[in-house]
Amino acid sequence: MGLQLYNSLTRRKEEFEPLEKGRVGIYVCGPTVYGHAHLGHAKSYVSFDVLVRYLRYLGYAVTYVQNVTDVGHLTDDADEGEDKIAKEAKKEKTHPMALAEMYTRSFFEDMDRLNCLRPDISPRASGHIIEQIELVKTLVETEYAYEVNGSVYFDVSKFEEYGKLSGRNIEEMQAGARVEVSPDKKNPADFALWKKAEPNHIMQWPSPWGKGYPGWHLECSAMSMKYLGATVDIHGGGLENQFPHHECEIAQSEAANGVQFVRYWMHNNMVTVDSQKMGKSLNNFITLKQAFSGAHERLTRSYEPLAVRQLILNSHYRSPLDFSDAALFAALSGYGKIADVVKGVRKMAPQAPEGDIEGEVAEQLEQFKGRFEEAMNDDLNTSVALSVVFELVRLANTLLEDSSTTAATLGAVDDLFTRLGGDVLGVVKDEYEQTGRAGEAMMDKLVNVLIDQRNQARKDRDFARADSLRDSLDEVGIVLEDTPQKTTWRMK
RNA sequence: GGCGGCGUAGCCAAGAGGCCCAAGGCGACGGUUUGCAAAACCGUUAUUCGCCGGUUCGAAUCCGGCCGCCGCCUCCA
Repeated sequence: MGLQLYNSLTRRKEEFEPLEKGRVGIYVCGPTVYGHAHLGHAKSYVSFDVLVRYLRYLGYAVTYVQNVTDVGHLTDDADEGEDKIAKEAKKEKTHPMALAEMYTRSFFEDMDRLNCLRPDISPRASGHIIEQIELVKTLVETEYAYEVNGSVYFDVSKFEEYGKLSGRNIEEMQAGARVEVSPDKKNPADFALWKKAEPNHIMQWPSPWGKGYPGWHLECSAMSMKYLGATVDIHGGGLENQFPHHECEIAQSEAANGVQFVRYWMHNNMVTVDSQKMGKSLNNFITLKQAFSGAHERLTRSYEPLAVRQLILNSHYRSPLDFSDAALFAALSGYGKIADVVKGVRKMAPQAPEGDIEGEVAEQLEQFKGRFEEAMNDDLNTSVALSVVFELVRLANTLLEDSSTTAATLGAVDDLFTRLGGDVLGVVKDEYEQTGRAGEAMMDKLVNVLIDQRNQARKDRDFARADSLRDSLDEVGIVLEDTPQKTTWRMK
């Protein structure tokens, strides 16, 4: 059985088949860059990163598009709604584009540290105003949209399938509407495609309806069509965007093109903190920079970025992740265990005895690979996939303790770690920096001076002195590990 | 009010009718190893899956009720 993905549109797992054999187009809703990325962003983008990586592992040629929203995302849909970027820029006393640029860089920096592959295309909403205006023009011409006072709204009543993704209908929503409805709208559910800009609004462009700026939902449709065509294989995003954002995308795209917009809709679940949704507007979020540095009251220490990745992959993308320092700490330990054994395998392989790969080991590796793929094929069950990696860890550690293990065997183990743990899950690095920088080389030398002294003391059976040296190193966070051959050290 | 989801060991988390007296990780405990540690390996750590009923030869998994929690319906990954 091939890859099965849960399609939010049909509410069940479906065999994945791209429109064009061997090629996959993916569009994922990117961040609105008005603040540093937080754990919620991490869950979303790590999840879709693994999807992209796995599709490539399966041999698909993937085009991965993830937008950057730098204009048009309003604080709410009412008339007083402010542009989020413009609002934050005013607060930080900077130009909206400067603010967007700064947080865009910050975002990529954090994603790089999480080992998320860069999207093939990262289109900015502000760079696609023309395409967005064209799309609005089409919708006005076909009477799916109407202009009022310099703003253009999508007429939801004209699009019969509105609500098919989120399973709601217009009548129900009217009953539950909490937002004050703009008097310009024909129907409360209508949404803005183009908004008229007040003279003091910095971000504005000329259009057939006067000066204004695009509505938030519009950019994803315009850019998805531009780079991936009228129909895209997969569109991903956070569960909270299912309605209204994705529903609106479907309406405007399918109204304009007359063909299905997205074949597989994928939504990742949310990150909660103390069972409360973590969100920018709730101000209870932990940014990735805080997680990496430990600068947050809920964190007891700084965390290796890939420990965050490991924590995310430990659960399913469609399950909520309730964040805690304890859970992240556990993920860090597990991540470290994998890293340690991979380092060990790579170090030992060149000096291991020559010879063929052991048949029994080869068989086991093949079996791990099969179970890993089976788990990933089941709607990306990374939790089970990771458990297979941990079984590989145990096997590798056992092989390392056996001095007769051949170089070929260790090579095959390394290869599987690299492919499954590295290429697909992204928690195994291609290279682990040991003594790259000058400071680290110096450090290594200094620690080794002390290690030599301690080993001399041990040889002299002066264990008091040996232990005292070890304790001193322990105080500065350096742990020693003795093996029959030599003593190694690592940071706690 | 409408729509949707969740509740599995001390913690995180898979499993969705029999392979389950329930994977994997963290932690804890015991053992092997070690001068002692650390690391690693081996073993133990849920006869039971929120509670109560039902369907079934058989249920953590299906159905009903109850309790608790969460999300969406307004911006959020």
